[in-house]
Amino acid sequence: MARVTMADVAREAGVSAMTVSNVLNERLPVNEPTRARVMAAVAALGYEVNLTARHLRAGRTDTVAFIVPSFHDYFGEIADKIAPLIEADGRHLVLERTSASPEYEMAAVSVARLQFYDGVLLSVAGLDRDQLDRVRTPKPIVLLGERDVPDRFNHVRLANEEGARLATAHMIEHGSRRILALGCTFDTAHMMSSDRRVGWERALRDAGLDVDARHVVPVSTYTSAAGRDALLDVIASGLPFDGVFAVTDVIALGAIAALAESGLRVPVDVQLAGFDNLDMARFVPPGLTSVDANHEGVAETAVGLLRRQMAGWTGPAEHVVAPVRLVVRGSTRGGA
Amino acid sequence: MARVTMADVAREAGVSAMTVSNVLNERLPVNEPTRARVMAAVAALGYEVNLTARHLRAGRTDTVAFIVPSFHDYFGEIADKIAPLIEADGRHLVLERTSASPEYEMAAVSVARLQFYDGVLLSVAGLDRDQLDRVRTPKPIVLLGERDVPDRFNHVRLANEEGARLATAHMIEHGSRRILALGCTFDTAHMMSSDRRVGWERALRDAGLDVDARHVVPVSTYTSAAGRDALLDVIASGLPFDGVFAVTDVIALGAIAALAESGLRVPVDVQLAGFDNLDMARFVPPGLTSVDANHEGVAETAVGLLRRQMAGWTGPAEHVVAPVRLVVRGSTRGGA
DNA sequence: AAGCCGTATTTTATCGATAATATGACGGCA
DNA sequence: TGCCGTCATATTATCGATAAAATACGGCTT
Repeated sequence: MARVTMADVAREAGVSAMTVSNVLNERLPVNEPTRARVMAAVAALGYEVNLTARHLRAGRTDTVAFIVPSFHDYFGEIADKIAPLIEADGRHLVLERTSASPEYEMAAVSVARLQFYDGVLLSVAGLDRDQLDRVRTPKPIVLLGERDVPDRFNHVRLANEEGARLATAHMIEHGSRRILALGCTFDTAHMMSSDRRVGWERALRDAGLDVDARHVVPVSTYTSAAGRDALLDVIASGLPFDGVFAVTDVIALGAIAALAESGLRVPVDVQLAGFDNLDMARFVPPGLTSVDANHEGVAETAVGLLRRQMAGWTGPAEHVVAPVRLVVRGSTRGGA
Repeated sequence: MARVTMADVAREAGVSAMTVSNVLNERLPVNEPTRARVMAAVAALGYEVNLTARHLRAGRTDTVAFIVPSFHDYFGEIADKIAPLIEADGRHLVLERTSASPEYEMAAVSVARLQFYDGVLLSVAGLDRDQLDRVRTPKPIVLLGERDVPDRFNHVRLANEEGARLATAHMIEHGSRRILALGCTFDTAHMMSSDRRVGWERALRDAGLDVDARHVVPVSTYTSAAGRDALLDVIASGLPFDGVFAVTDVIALGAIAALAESGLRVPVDVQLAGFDNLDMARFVPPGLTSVDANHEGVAETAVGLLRRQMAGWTGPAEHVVAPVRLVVRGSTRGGA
């Protein structure tokens, strides 16, 4: 319980604490016999450095935080891509969660909490531009996600509109004429779902089809359960449709369930496409056509920007739009 | 960049640093006019406490770590259940990842790294009993997962054998006679997959069926892709089977893909059951029958044990086996 | 008027490591 | 012999907050 400190090691080895520090951090050279005595003392006492004290004095934690709305699904997959990149620099990654609520998110990026980290990747879900503008931190920070953010932040987002357009156009090309935008919204505050709606609209217009507001079907939360329920409601209402663009794969999975329960065959009766290309999309029969944003590429870009800041770069922030491509699978008629 | 310290606030308010501390932490009473001046100074300077300094001095971080093999799927879902429980105590939760490698896992539970936290939930994947026994930390710690652990650790694990037995017996009851144990193994070092194999065997024996070693199908990793590949190999080999017990839902998802690709109908030709009852299991057609270990209950139990330790309890460690039940869905013939 | 008390506030010491600076020992060279 | 430079190691001061001990002060008692 009584922790072994550097001073204990120093006493044991008959040297000063500073020499112990120099041995362990290889800062100043230490004579071989002395070094050996110190190492022996370290081993004998089982000494391990107090990282908190080091942080207070040296101002470095070698830790990066990835702050996400929730731990599962999309963010879990992204995090698993980011972690190795951070570890490659000799730092390590921790995840914090905000429940997608603005208060939690604001608290998570408070100066106090950020002090624990050398850098932060923040997946913005709850905060709007004004709230973000109030975040005044000297810490290296890179924002991820589909919100509007102040210019001074480095930011990586996806080509939402283009992705939605690709998916929708693909279904039109293969015969769908009445395509729902499941989980999309007209509410421009939620940019992910409204940008993707705009892409869906554009595909319709490009094909000379009408945009029917009833085809925009909001969801209560971005979960499979909510996606399923929303689509079941549409089916029950009798509104005819022959395609579904789901705003995320998680919601698409709910749609798959709703369609299966209702006896609608995918892709024969209804084509379906999602967004994110989660692992799961490859395996859910008949295979979910999905917009792929290249998680690894996004992770590399974001970590690259962060790394640059942590190295001291102070040039202008970058705003990267990650390109997307459509991965066609069995849930649309272009698939195998 | 030059951070505002408590001393700055004290100067601004014309009091000592200690008074500022007392105002902010409500430790000793402070007169109202003084308190108001301090609060005004805090607001004027935008002061936020340095948590690292507090930690060094006060020995408390109000942070709990959940150390997991990987961020996604099962662990992400569990983590989302644990987080609110930790937050209810005024602490917050961070996730760290070990890549399921013993070295990383050992490093993650080193005395040095644990110092950042008031308590630790460790999902053991890579470490065996001996390695765990070498973990000497005074920190409150609760182990989760299906490994054998030293007695002195609090530990929560699932009723693996019983769960596997339930799932297998259910498929036997509905007509399966040749049931694969996909992702199971005879290697007793990996307890999750061998305990579940034992449950599968027991169900077979209870029903008077032979245990065929060829039915135990290992997987290279616990991913859907590996599950799919392994099952495709079995199908290609011509070994007849009419049921699959998949050792996890993630692997079951791979099995679903393999069966669909091979034109085998679930549950008509082959029944399928998984383990974990992930969210996804409800939505993947025709609904995945799965062993449910009540994630919330597991989370509550684990957090309860941790909370007790953090509160100073030093009684004997507990070894909880969380009960399981079978959730029957369309992938077996008992389902809707 | 001296003594005491309780409350408000300040002083001092400390958590453990480390940057910056100082000291000491020894060899080389005039 | 005396002075200087170099390398190894030790001392000192500090990061920012806080626990514990000390002090200041107004009021009250006797």
